[in-house]
Parts: sequence; structure tokens; C-alpha cells
Amino acid sequence: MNPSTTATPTKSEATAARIIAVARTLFVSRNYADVTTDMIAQAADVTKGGLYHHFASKEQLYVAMMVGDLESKRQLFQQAVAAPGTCRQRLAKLTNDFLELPHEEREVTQLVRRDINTFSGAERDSLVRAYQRALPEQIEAIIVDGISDGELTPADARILSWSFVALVEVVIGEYAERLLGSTEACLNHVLDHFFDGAAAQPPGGNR
Amino acid sequence: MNPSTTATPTKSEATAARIIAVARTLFVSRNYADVTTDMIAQAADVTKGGLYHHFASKEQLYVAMMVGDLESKRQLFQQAVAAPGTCRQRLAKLTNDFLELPHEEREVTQLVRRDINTFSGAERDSLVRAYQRALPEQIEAIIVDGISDGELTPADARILSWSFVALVEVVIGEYAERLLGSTEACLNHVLDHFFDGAAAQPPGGNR
DNA sequence: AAACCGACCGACTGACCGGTCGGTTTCAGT
DNA sequence: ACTGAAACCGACCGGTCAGTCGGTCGGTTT
Repeated sequence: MNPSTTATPTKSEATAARIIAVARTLFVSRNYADVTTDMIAQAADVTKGGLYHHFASKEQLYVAMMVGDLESKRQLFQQAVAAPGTCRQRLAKLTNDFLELPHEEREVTQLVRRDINTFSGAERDSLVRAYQRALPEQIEAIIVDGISDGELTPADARILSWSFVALVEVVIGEYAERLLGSTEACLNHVLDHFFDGAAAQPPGGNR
Repeated sequence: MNPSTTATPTKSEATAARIIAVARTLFVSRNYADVTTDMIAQAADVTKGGLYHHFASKEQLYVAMMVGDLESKRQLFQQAVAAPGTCRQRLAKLTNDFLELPHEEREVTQLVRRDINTFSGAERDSLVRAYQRALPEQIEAIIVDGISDGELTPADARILSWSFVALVEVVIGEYAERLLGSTEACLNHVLDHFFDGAAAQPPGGNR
């Protein structure tokens, strides 16, 4: 009487969600192969049998975790797509919203992006579809707006959006570890660079 | 009488090189954990005992493969650093040289970049050092030249070079698979974008 | 209260895999 | 031709781990 859409979750649903939550933490902290089902089960306070009652395989659990994460990210970024303001302001909002997430949430996103190609068959397809809905497509929407408003130079919107994703990801993945200084400052530099380019500007750009 | 520096390789050196070569192919096609030492040995036409005669562990073999790859990339990119021309021309040469490599060579580079942080101790340190010599440092050298020549806007050279690496990597990793059209064309778009920015230009940029 | 059901348990298994080791072959130097 | 060391072999071991299966238990239906 209580399928998955209602507000109060079944006990079964709660258990499955708990398993996914601890699995996410573990998969972020080590490689897929180095996380054993026993570890997940113990951390989720169930036995391995209980885990396999909810998920058909370790891989299916992994995919379920990824899909869930992509879905939550999609909802987050949807707000930036719907927000008012210039293209630059909206992209800045999107990246700032992402930066304000807990550290683990951000790492999961990198994980998904890294591992999204390591599956096959129907699971892979649903993953890829979820991913394309989650990030690049929404950025592309903002960029298309920017081009049609004349704020951005007319160019292939898809290439621009992928470039943007690449830049932001490097900021989050590399700068935070290697370079000192705040991630926010780096992000601002990269945003500047994304819009204005690296070439020396003739006086009078349009910031 | 024939140490590793001479032209004609020892039989032992040839075997080790053959093992590394097939290991590279296998590690590119699947995850580290999914490549067994038996598979490597079989593909290299030796037994597992023979493999362990040349390499102390699977991990050491992996690191040896990565270091070798980084060294060969370093030599390749060194030419771009030494080349004459504008900053843009030199960066274009560097990316074009990389694009002309066989597909597997390019994939190894992505692999290295992905896995370089998953080691510990002395092996990790030597890896990281080799990596920093191989790619970003050389790009940074070109960019520093560009800044001091007035060709590039004064900015943090390290951030710019990391951005550049990120952009090029995405082109090579993503565009080639997902988007149709030639990788070269995408790369030119991205180079344009890197220099000129995404913002609409006031007439009279400096290309 | 009997029948039933889904959630969950936990000991077990079968396969796999990294690494070892005693033995065999190959080959350079004499 | 002899010898000693290096290269190489392949059966084996110890451990790990995904996945299984018969069973328990609390709650719901009849």
C-alpha cells in the first residue's frame, strides 16, 4: 500500500536507502574493487544476506547509487537554469551551489564522471542518460541563452558547455588538492578566463 | 656488458619491455583490478613466474608502465616547448603532436592522469614527479613565455596551464566518443575559446 | 490461531588471484 | 665441452570475496 512515491518510506525502502548512503561514503573513500560487500553491509547495519535481498549484485548497488546521485544533482542545477540574470551570473550560481555542497557530494560527482563508462548494457545506458540530464545539458541551456542574448560569442554551444564542465571539474578536483589558496578564488579566475579568454585584451572588454 | 643504456637490448630487457607493452594494452582496455597477472603473462608469452622474475609485484609493473609512458610523452612535448613561434602556435603544435599519436598512447595518458593519485610511498612520489615533468610543467613554460611576451593576459600561469590541460583532455576524452565531427575541428574551437574567451568580442580582437 | 509473507540473517562455497618456490632450460664466458 | 648464473617454468598456496541458501522472526491476512 506504500509504493515508492509516497512520503513515508517503507521499512524496506529505508533500509535500501541506508545501504546506498553508506555505500556512497565507502565508494568515495576507496576504489570499487576495494570496497567489499561485507564492509557495506556492516556499515549499514545489515548482513550480507540482507544487502542481497535489496540489490541483485554489487554492481547494481553501485549503479543505483550513481543514478540517485545524478538525480539529486539534476534537481540542484535545475535552480541555476531557472534563475534570472546574465549568463555569467547563472553559471556562477551553478558553480557556487555546487561548491557549497558537502565534500562527499562533490566527490561522488567526480566518481560518477570517472566510472560512467565502465559499465555495459542497459545499466550503462540508463546511467549515461541520467548523467546527460544532470549536468552538461543544463549548462548547455544556459549557454544557449547567452548566445541568443548576444552575451556570448556565437559558437557551438555543446563544445562550450563541455569546456565549462572540464574547467570547473579541474578546479574542484585538482586545485583544491595541489594549489594553495581558496577554491573560490581559483573558480573566479577560471570563470574570468572562460569568458574573457587568455589572450591579452585590447582595452575595453565587456565584463 | 650490456646495461640498459646501449642500443641492442638484452634478451631480458626485451622481455621486460614486451611485458610492459602488453600490460599497457590490457590496462587501457580494462580496470587495474580486472587485469590479472595471468592475463598479462599469457599475452606476453611468458608464464607468471617469468613475469615475477622481472617485476616484484603487479603494482610495480603498473608503475613501471606509467613512468615509461610519461617519459616518452615528456620527450614528445619537449619539442613543442623548444619550438619557435607564438604561444598559440606552440600550444597548437603540442596538441597536434599529441593527437597524431596512436589511439592507445593517448588513452594511456588519460589512465596515468586518472590513477596517479592511487599510490602511496616512494612509488607515488616518483610517479608524480615524472608526471609534473611530462605535461603541465611544459605547458606552463609556454604560457609563461606568452605572458612575458605580452601575448597572454597577465594571470596565474599555473591556473592557465591546468585549464589548458583540462580543455585538451576533455576534447580528447569526450568529444571523440560522443560528438560527431573531427577531433581536430573540436580542438581548434577549444583553442579559439581558450585564447579569445566565450564572451562576445567587441570588434577588433587580437587574433 | 493457522497460514502466509517479506525482511533479514549468517554460515558456507566456489572461484579467482597475487605471489612463491623448487626445478628446468638457455647461454655467455672460459 | 664445461660451468655457473640468469631466465624462465608451472604447480601450488593462502587469502579474499561475491554470491547462495536454508532458516528465523515479526507482522498481516484469512
